[in-house]
Amino acid sequence: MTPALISAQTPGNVYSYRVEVQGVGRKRLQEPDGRPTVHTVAARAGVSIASASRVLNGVGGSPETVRKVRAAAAEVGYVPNAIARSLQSQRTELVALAVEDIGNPVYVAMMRAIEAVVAESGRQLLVHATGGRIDNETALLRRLAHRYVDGMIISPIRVTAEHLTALADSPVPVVVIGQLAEDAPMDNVRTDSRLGIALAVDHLVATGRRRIGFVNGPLDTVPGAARDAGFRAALARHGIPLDENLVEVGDFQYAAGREATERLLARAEPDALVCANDLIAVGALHTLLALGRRVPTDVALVGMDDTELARMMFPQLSSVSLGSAERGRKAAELLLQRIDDPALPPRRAQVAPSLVVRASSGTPVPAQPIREEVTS
Amino acid sequence: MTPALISAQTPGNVYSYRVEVQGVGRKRLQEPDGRPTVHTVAARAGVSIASASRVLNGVGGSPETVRKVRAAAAEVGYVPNAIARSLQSQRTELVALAVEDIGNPVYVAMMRAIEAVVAESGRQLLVHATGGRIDNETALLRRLAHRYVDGMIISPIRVTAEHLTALADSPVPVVVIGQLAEDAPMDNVRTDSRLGIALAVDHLVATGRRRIGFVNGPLDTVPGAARDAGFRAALARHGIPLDENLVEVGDFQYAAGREATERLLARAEPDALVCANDLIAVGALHTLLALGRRVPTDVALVGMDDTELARMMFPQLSSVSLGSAERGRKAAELLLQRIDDPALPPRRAQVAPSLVVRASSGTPVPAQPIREEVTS
DNA sequence: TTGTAGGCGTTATCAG
DNA sequence: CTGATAACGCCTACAA
Repeated sequence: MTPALISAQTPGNVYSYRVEVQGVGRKRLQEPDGRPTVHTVAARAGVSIASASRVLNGVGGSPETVRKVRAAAAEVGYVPNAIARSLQSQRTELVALAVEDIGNPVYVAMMRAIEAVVAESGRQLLVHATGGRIDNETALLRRLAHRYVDGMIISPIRVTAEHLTALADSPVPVVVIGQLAEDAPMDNVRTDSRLGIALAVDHLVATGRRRIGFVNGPLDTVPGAARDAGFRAALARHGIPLDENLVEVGDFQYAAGREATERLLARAEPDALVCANDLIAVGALHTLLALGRRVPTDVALVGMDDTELARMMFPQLSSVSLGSAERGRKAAELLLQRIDDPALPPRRAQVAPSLVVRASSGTPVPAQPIREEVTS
Repeated sequence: MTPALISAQTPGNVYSYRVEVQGVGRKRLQEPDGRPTVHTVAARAGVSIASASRVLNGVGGSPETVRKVRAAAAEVGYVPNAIARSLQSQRTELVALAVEDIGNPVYVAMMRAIEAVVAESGRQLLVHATGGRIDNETALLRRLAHRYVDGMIISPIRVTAEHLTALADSPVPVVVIGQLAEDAPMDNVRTDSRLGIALAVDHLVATGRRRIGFVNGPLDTVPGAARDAGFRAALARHGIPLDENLVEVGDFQYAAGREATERLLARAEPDALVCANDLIAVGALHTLLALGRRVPTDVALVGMDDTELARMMFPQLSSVSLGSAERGRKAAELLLQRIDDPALPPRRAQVAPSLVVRASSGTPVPAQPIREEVTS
């Protein structure tokens, strides 16, 4: 542990001091007490660490040197230490993703898309679940100052002043997925869930539904507020008066969707239900079926996010796609670009929503040949 | 970029060389070109970096020194660099988890449990999705040599010789979740899915089912093989002859479960179906309902893993719990212990399966009051 | 091409 | 308690 660097000038094998200190020529070379380093390789090849490093990185080196170093590296099983490399390069090749709920399939889809882009660039993805708690998210943002990652993608469902300041003085690039103020000077990927809800309402109205209910998430979240506004605006546009009995709020989870729908059905009789996300929609479906409603015959159902879950249900759920994979991909690209060039101006990407119609709001066919289902 | 360390001996402020080099007294202190370091803080406080470091780490320092350093650190907004710290401490405070499919809720549950333990210890979790591909997994294992994480938890569904050797010469601790050879000298957390399948079969037999089908995952996977063996053994134990027409194989995904069930129903008429995991079970449920079978009246259904998904379905699915959260928690504990003490002998933890009976194999009540459902 | 000599930011050791 | 200094493992001017 105290490899005094005496004998660095020792004639003979000039670079052998490490080996000398270790006291054993061959054996210890494999495991001084840890793993072989550039020094180990250099000593073994009989060259300087500079030469060893160069060869290992594929820059320069005479054929002979290259041969010797490669051989030595192979013999001792040299693997570069990522930490040391990071200290030198000032980057960890790690990118973080912070989402509210890692169990929500919409984030799984987003994560997969991000992972693909990130891995493609040779980096790795670090995933954080924030539980949607502000303190958690800002703490995460602040931790970026430690520089343990090269950048972060965050998808907050609430955006506070704290977020903004933490975002502003982050030493590493951050891309936000979600609605941000128009003038926020940061990379941002967004969609328009307000429009998404409109798509759902339009479809239901077009297929003859009039008593359209809405099961939303918390109104004090960005998506919750947008979807509420979207729902009200869409009904108004169709000249359908809003019955507050047909609107319920919970959080963005399955259980909440189930319970909220239960409350709603206790006081009103909708002929259609729009849900603020698929988790809620699945909960709603459960309640509807449990209470003996036929879907879509009695009640048509439309979810949002178009997750795998929507296709797994019976009947399969119609759902508004907010392009989660696309948003993830785009966010990852923006982030990588900014990591490569921090001087870039703030950019903004927008992904348009689209409606995917499936059995839950389509032709009422309770039991049908599987082929129909598969291709639906 | 070439902060020649002249003036280190300059009289006056001895530790000011960095500041000197930066050329500006105050302004640049906040951002030499990156962030403030211990040097910045030390210079500003007028003490040595050693003292600064000590105070920053809460070890030693006279009240006066502590005050000055704290003040300086606060003024410049000092945050320790995680990478440099890692190089020194030889640990990253990062732990990796490698699972096949991050979209499978069973892994989400496992991940959450692991995350809780890992976060509790002040570390962070890095998640890898392997897609179950061997090359992918061994590459991951080999990458551990870079020491970018302090340890890894891996849950392979296939275990090859490559895995074993990669596992054996990993320089950092690895805990395997899954079945390993009895004598494999490594930390291992397992369950007994063979017994789990037996639980399911016993239950179905006890409730009067006789034509019990089985939809499994690939037989060349460890869990696939175990579950197949378990199914056959259980039937035999009950003296029920096995009808191969009642056995189907796909992979461990929803779509495969759906298709496999379709094939099975095309040639046989089971009165119960055991599925090798919940994803398959959900697919099976879809096919059953689509083909007009009533669940559980016509066909009882039992899944495995007891994921959130099972509770989301209508009817809710009975499922064999393999204690995924528990296994995750246990694995994380074993890993952290080993990181703290690499000399520990290999340990093995076992989590027992249990059956959770729900509507899909219970009393046939297609539509019932929601309350019943909620508490089921 | 090759080797010398830092330096990345921290912590730890060892004299004063 | 404090400061000088050596690591941690790697990369890279710069000089030879």
